[in-house]
Amino acid sequence: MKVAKEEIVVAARELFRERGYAGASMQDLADRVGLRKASLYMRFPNKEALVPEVLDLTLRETLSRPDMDDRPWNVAYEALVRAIAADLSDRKRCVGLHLAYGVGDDTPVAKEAVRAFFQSLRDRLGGILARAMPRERAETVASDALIRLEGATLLTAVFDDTEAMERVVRTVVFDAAEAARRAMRRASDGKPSKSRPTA
Amino acid sequence: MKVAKEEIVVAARELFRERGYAGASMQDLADRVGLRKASLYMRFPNKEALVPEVLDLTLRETLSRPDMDDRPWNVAYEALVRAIAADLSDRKRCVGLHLAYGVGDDTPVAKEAVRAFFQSLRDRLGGILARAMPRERAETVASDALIRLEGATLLTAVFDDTEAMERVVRTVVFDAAEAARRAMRRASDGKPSKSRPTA
DNA sequence: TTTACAACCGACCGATCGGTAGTATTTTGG
DNA sequence: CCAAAATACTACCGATCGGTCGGTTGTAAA
Repeated sequence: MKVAKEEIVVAARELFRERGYAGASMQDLADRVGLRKASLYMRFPNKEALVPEVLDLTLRETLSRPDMDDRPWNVAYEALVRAIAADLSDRKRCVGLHLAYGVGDDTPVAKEAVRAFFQSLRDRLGGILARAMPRERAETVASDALIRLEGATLLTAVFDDTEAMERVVRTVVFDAAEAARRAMRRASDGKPSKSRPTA
Repeated sequence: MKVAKEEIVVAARELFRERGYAGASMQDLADRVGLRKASLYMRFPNKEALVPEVLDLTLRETLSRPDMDDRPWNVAYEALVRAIAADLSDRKRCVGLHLAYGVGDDTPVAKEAVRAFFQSLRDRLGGILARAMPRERAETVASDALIRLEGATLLTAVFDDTEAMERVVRTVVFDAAEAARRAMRRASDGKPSKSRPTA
């Protein structure tokens, strides 16, 4: 009869994604995993404690696939971007974004977990990009990628526009390649280029 | 003693922006406008009815400033983009996005209002762009702009990263100009360019 | 000054919220 | 096979949810 902890976390993730933090109730969660509400409090001290678990699991799933550290940076980057995008497209929404908007100062643990989640995502993207461009540039390019991936979920959620996410993936990958090209050029000769504004 | 309807709508907007649809309570709203909960139901039949009012007001505020229809397209476009971005930066979050994520099939009126809200925003952006490029291209460029503007609110909400929004404004305006340039070039000679992927 | 009406309010409704206490049931180790 | 420990249960708590009802108050026309 024992229900695995991860099973509860997965169900909680769906619930948070669909209804947000405030909109998701422990009763709903209990119903989804086939337990009584009280039983949930054996594994989790309270509702807020679900948030770090949900985001940790998501981060693990997103980042822990084949390392790709030996592959060229652009291959690794595109793979990661596509992995994130595929998940967002499948589920139509982003748990992290929904929680980012939904948790406030009254739930500090959850808030910090959200911050850490997106920090990790951005760091991972930036870390790959840093192989091909200066650190600072890598971070802004990574931020921009995150912005567009998350922003695209708005169109999938509101308009069911799945093409938007595909377009974002292509342009994000393209922009990274172009930033790398510019960084290389600048490294060889001292002439800075003026094409796209980046800062 | 009469409290203006718009005053309530403005307060409701703040509440929805901060806490989302599910997280905002009629009691909180009543407290903010200095009324009792029961009095709110004189102007609004129920909580859901607040959503269209909130979004309509926001749309009016965003779109009804100086027409700019006589100005060059790029001036009008940049003005609108900056207006949207300024509002998002000020308030740190987007009501529309929070509601887009927060309303479900159980609140169909609210859901439709959200759809209409973003449709209007996208149409307005696309309408300006259509002066300088083919309709279809204008729509994807407008969608991309919306994606980035909304996505940037994630970074402002989570990291207090205000630079991200500025960066988005610059690149969005730049990309529109480049798309217009490409459209003009293609109109003069039949050679398509291969630079940025757009579809 | 009376009348009439809109605005407002206190009190209440059933339902649900997150969370707890105590008990029954299942699993597990010896 | 039996006891201890883990797990899940029933029943309940006070608070709050969206929403309603009938009465009170303020205001402005007659």
